[in-house]
Amino acid sequence: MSDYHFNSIEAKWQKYWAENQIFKAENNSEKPKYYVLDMFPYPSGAGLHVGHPLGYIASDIYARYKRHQGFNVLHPQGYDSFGLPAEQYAIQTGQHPAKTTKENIKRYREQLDKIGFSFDWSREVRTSDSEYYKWTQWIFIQLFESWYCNIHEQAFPISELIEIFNEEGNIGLNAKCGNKQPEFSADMWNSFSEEKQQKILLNYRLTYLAETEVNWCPQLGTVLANDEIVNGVSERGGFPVVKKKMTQWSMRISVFAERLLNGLNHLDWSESLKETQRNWIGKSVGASVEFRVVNEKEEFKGIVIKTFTTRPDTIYGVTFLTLAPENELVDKITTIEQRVEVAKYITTTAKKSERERLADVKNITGVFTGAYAKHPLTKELIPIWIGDYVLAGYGTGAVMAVPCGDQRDYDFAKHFNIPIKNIFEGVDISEKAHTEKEGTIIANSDFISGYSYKDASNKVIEALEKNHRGEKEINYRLRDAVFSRQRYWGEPFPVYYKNGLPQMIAEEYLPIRLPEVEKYLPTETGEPPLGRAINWAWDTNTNKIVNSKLISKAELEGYEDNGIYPLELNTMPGWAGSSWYMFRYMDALNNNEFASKEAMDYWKNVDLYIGGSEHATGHLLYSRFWTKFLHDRGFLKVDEPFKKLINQGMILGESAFVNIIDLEFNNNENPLSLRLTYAISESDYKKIEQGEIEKVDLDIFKNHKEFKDFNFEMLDKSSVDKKNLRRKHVLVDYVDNSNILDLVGVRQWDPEFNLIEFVLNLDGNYIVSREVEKMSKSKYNVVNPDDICKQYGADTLRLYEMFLGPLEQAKPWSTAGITGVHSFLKKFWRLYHSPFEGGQGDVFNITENPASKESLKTLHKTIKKVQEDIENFSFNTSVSTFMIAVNELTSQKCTSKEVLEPLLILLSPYAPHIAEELWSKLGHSESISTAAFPKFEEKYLIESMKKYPISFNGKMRFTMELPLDLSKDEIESVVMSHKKTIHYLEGRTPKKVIVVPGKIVNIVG
RNA sequence: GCCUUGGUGGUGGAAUUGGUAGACACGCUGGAUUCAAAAUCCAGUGCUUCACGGCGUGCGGGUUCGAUUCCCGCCCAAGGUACCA
Repeated sequence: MSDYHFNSIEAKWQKYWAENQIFKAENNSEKPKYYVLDMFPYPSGAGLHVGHPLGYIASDIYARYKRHQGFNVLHPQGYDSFGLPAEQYAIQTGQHPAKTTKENIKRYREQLDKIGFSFDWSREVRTSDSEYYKWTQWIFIQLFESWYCNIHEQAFPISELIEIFNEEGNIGLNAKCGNKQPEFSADMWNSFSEEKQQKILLNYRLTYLAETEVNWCPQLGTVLANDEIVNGVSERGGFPVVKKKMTQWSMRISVFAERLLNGLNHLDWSESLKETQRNWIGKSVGASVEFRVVNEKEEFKGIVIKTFTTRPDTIYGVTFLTLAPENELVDKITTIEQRVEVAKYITTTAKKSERERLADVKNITGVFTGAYAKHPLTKELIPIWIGDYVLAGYGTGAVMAVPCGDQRDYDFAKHFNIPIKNIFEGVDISEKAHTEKEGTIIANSDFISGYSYKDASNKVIEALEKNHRGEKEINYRLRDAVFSRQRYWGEPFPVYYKNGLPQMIAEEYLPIRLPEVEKYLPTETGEPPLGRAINWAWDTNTNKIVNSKLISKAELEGYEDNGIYPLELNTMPGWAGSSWYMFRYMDALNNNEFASKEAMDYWKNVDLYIGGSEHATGHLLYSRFWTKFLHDRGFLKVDEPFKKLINQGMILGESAFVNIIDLEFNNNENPLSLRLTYAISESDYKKIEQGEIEKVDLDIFKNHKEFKDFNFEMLDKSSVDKKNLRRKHVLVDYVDNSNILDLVGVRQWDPEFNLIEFVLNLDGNYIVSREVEKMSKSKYNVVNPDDICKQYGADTLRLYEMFLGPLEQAKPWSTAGITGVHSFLKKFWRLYHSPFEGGQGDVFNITENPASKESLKTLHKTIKKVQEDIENFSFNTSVSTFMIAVNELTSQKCTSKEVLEPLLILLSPYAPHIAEELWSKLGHSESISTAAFPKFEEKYLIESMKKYPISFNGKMRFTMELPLDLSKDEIESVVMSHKKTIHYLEGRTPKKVIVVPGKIVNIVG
């Protein structure tokens, strides 16, 4: 007896693969390499749902396919195991995050193992493991010890910058830094105190400590990066975020902006993802333009307002300047008469939160400063205004307002009655600004009149540069990334503070391990959780972590410096560990380096990366940044981490709802008042919702004992109203494939259902409503892959997830459809246990008989299609192809090894367990994963006949089977003489007959 | 607003350079088998019409012998982004 017992087959092969380390990748191999990577998961307490493995299944199919193609495949997996949820849980329960993380990982691993992935687990990484974060700390130190040279567009060691300072000072230096540094000579540099030198260097380092305006989330008690904020609230938890000035570590990612932008051109990523990154980097090319502020006598006051514009061609249209309320020049230029009003305006805008200001876009507010500046070209006086439509954080926080060419400037000018000057030829600006660049001709603009946008811009920049009133400038939206988090469960910084200045701990003393704390909350004085650690000080004498009480009090009088200093209390953000993990997999057990040169030279970078698009502006940008940095410093040969990237679409859940109406019955005659809750059908629910019925079917209630003495005529109409309706989620486990609710189960699950009277249909069932939503625990629509594996098997799960639709598309999960692929696998099994050719049925039956022509054709058609599909990541269509193949081979009664053996290899990336099992039954002792992919041969597909579609005016009417070697004319004469042709022509003479040999015949007329 | 991706039966989705629209499944209908159910198998299933036929890939045009596919103009949905000067 040999049915398809998937549970035992799958357990058997999973054990075999693990015990024999079948998927262990070698760092030395004659074979070409291929690196397939999944975005590693955060091991949450909820475990995996069927949406999570989608990308893993796709990458696994590809990895297995590449092995069949003869590649040495690296396909690792690990865990992004630092993060907020474990810490929040720790705060609530007091459990150490390391403990819950470990438990969650164990559960994840069990779930992953059941799906039959070909991961090389010997290379597993965990970002929260100190042997891993040792190297995260090490990379941080390298960033601290580097600066960025603009001339070479490359990061260099800071020691080289110090040498330059020693010899030349910073005069003429073209380095990327924070605020523009005052110039100093070599002599001056050498005369500076050590402290002053360090402070100057901080402005050049690629990670630096600075007081910056950060996004502070009070509820989470931490700062957040821009990409961790969604619609003005925190991504995790949805809490409000406010701006706050704090001293924080930052990453100077902005210096890499241009390279991050250009690098995209060579990557095989989706256009939408590249576009998202381009928008996030936000390059604008334009010019800086300086306006000199003058006094009443029109004399230069020594104050320059620098503006940034992308439209230098509109410079003759400037009729005012606008400063952001936060601009520090505001105070310096405001006239005595305007001071009160300006102060009032600044106070009101400061009160508004970021969100309110954004929400209030339509309200135009502003105030005149009383001051004027001279136009750099016309020397006209330009009034200076303040307006909150100008943002302090972008460009210079000041704009040259050209109302005729910018809608915001236009609206502002209209609102405050500021003149609008038209500088465009033949354009009406009485209604709105003219913002179109292309095809616009400049007018009323002195030497640029008559020129196009492009030519005029270049001429203006030239003129400005000559007068030293401006220059060509490029601005990026991308800001430096805040790197400090006021949290416990993250990487500690390898940093201590001496006299308030940060010092790096030498590489040999890494890792700096996370200290124990008794609570995971901030301290009473508002310090981060690490402030609670008893031992959190660095002893520079012994190079060990010691008790915080020993910290040097040298700054106090009467104390000597004992060499013991406080350690950094912040930890690194979640993206620190995930920014370089793809390289760690190459040599995961290396204790001496983050990965050996040999390993990195061999594996280079990730050939195929699969993961969610939610990481477009976070992880995918940061890891590109770190890769470019490590490349510059000579630690990596490659300068992009991921060559090809695919975003798998989200699998949505099908939530189940009970439609509920809460009824209140009041009866004046009878002091009976009832509140009852009914679960009604979806159609009744919709009717009531749309006001189509005013009363629900009263018979339902009449049968109910509570209504024995009730006068239904008195039922208040208003009690059957939209407002009485609500929908309640039910756990999808209590709903079957026909949407019938398990009433007993659901009443046990949630006692509220005991108080609800269910209105049943004619079959005596309650049918739930379905709606597609994001799969989540709170929506009770989570489908667990373990349950699917248990009921149908991992091979079915794998096939079904692929069969659902195109990989990159979002699609709803419906367990109902899974029977289709499951019965395919059963048919597939039966094909190898057929009663044909002397088989017993139920007994393995493969013959050495030569295959029929049809069977060979089926096989080679399948090889061709499946190979193309895998290479195009069109996995859903190859599942269909397998189904067609099995249907055909079954009806052909095929038992030939010649056909059925290669078919196993084709299926094995998709359904590896069943393929291994049948492969071993064929007598192979090696795993099927070592077998070569079957070779497609065209000769089996060559046909001599073609079923031609015969169409009339483009409409197909009938088909005709004709030999393929017929000429155009022969086809035409055969078709024209066919009796059906004569019938469809109804006596008309065709104007034209189109014959495309091998394709189609179309008769026109 | 801007950018990106989409829009095909009751449902998920096929259709590689313009050439038989709806492959493959799910669901549904009918039948076989079964004491019965499950499982399995067979037939049918875009809409409309008794039928001949007509209509059909978001909408309106265009190119073409022929358009889901190419071009122009709209509509809708999802995702990204936004007083970014």
